[in-house]
Amino acid sequence: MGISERKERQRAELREHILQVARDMVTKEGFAALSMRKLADAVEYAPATLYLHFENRDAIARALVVRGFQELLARLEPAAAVDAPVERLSRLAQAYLSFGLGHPETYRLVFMEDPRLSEALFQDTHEGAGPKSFALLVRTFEDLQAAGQTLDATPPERLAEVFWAGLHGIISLKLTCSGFQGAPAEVLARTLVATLVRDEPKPSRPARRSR
Amino acid sequence: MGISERKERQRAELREHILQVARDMVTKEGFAALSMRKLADAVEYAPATLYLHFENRDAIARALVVRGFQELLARLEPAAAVDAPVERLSRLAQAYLSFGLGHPETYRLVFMEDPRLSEALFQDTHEGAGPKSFALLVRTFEDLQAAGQTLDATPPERLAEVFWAGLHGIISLKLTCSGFQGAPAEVLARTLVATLVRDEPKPSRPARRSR
DNA sequence: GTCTATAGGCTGATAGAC
DNA sequence: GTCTATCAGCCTATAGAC
Repeated sequence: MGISERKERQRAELREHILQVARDMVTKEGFAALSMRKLADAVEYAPATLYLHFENRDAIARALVVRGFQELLARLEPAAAVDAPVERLSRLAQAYLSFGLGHPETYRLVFMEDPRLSEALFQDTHEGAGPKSFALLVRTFEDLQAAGQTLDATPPERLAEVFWAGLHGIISLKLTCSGFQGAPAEVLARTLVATLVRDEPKPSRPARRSR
Repeated sequence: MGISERKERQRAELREHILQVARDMVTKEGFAALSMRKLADAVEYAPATLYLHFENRDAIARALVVRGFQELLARLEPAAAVDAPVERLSRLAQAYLSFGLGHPETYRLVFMEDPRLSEALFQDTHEGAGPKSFALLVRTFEDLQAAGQTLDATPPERLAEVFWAGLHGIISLKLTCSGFQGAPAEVLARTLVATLVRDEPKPSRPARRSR
């Protein structure tokens, strides 16, 4: 009795297809230019059909935000696997930057558009892509501190947040304030890393691992 | 023959009034909610009248952006007058932050909305509020370097840009990613300042001033 | 200078036929 | 499940009367 399964599969496939096309439209023209009518045209269905698969336009936006963030996380993970914490930090910065500058409209949608959209990303305190990504950063600063290679008096969570804000600031200024011609984003990111890394004298014994 | 002068004055006053009301609407509901019709209603003129004073909606947006930035500059200037460069940096950070968090919708409009809007701010290489504000930051890092209190090997322009990006990142994450509950903006800004300030060994003689 | 009236579009969403 | 047809509203901008 696989009929209902097939139906459900087809339904899921259509939903997926709609999201794919929506994603393409957003990356090309930005989220503001995504309308239900144009989307319906592009997937070759009637506008009303979209409402059978998504409650409304916002639901589509939310789904896109979640995927966007998952993609970002996927880029961060290889960088986070690097052993040496300083190198790891710099690889994380590069990965974050290349995502933001490489998918400007997705980045805008996820981080610069509507507070209500990004809210969902940080709700599940442990499972969501948001906390997961942030944990990668925190962990890196814990390791840096254990090695005496960053500010010792500051909680790693806070250093991670400043790092994140710095990267976000670099990207979003490039995306929005293009009139201001500063140094290339990569150069700024290198400087950001340099400001966060430094030798802090440690109690005589070799650097401990805090975990 | 002051008649034409009076007319021009009245014209300027109306233009001013329109901008004031537009500003209020933006601070209350955001720029997206500012429409020519609603604005016309609010100033008690017909929609068509607005077009006698502004070419179109974008022209109003541009005027608001310029004013917003001037207001920001006005807040930075007292902070920039502080003598001790470390204290000055921290005051600049506070001033920038209080502007951004105190006028979220204005900040959004100026720095997070449309690249074309902020473009104008950085065109006049020397006169505009954009370059003027940035110069305050650069100057501060020059003084810090002269005193051996920041990274010596990095051009002050780049440090200033990283500082700016850091503040912008802190504010814009608070404005858009409110779901992520991190440390308060003021705390993050203090950490940002701490990462940028450090003692760099200087050639034996007392700290020089580079100007 | 200011108005009325309107052109000419766009939008999200839904009722009801098939 | 998908369609057609449409509601009900928004928008920027302009022509032409006064």
